[in-house]
Amino acid sequence: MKLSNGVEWALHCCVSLTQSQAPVPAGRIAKLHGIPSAYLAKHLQSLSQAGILRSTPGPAGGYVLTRAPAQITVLDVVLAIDGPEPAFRCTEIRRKGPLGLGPEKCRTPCAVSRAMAVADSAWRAALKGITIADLARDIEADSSGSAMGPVRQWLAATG
Amino acid sequence: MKLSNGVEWALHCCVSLTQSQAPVPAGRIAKLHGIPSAYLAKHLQSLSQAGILRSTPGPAGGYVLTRAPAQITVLDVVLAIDGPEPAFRCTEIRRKGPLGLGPEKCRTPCAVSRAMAVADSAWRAALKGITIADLARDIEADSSGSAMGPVRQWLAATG
DNA sequence: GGAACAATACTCGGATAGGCCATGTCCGAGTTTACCCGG
DNA sequence: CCGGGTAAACTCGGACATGGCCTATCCGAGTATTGTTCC
Repeated sequence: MKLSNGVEWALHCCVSLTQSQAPVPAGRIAKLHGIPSAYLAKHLQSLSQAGILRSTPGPAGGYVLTRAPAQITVLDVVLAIDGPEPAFRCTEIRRKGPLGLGPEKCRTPCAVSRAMAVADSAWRAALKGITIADLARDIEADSSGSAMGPVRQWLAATG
Repeated sequence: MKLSNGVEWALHCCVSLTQSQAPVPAGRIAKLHGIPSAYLAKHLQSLSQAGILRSTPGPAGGYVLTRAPAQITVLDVVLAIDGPEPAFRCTEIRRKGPLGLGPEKCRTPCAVSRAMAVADSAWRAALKGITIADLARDIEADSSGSAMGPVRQWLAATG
């Protein structure tokens, strides 16, 4: 199991976008993070489709957060990039083989599937309990309050 | 993010192996579950390397659980098949770009990495709280106590 | 009859191809801006 | 000087190659069995 690389990028981008009220182009935010701009655009597109970002075309266009950082959970971002499907998908092994159960016995998910679903729920609950605002605050605290300011200035600077 | 298909197979195989004290060949347990035998062998090999199963070569050989089902957690099986690495791997984005932090500022994991680690821990804790014995008991309960018996007989039957 | 030996059959184990999804990239559609021209 | 029109530049959006990992498979190394042969 490996999580898409774009998840990390998307989270950092959302944190950085909290520092700009004006739209930020994909190329600019990509350069800020030192990541390939064309590929990041693809992920920002996913965030836009998920309703996390709002895109404005044309000059002075770019991406903006659609709502307050405290209203965007990490889970929202992860699901937007990685897809809403759970990591584990039951292939109904119990119905196969010489001792396969009939469909009437398979109304409820099997025990294995339920166990994985419980773990998946715990994972999502943990991600849902953290917001972009929390991340921004933690990053600010890690740098003793000298991280977000330069980002805000860099995004506001023209060029 | 997609979990390897072999995880489901491995869990079902471990549950079935609780019903046999004698070694069960890979081909036989594969036929029981209606899955490709050659590919399952690869996963059983992983379980063997992880110390969950013990393999015995030669005629009347096969795989046996190394310890009591209550001592084998679902997490053990998942890690054996899927690998011990967490799903999220931090690429240290904060060190890149024009505002990249110096190495002296990156002694501790970044906030994004920590958030994902917390979720990963929750996921693993949930999986660690369920054992193969629990799964076997639940499957038995789902079928009103008529699932494990036939499996035991089918595995014991020759041919 | 018993024991040692050799051949056999069956098992696991690692090395080997193929398919699908994530990665990485590109160019076209749409929109705002700025400039230019006419009144 | 002001307003309208046009051209341009910049943006996003989706369509297009590429690589790596999961899937799937095979054959060789090793071992317990079994049959045979000799004492």
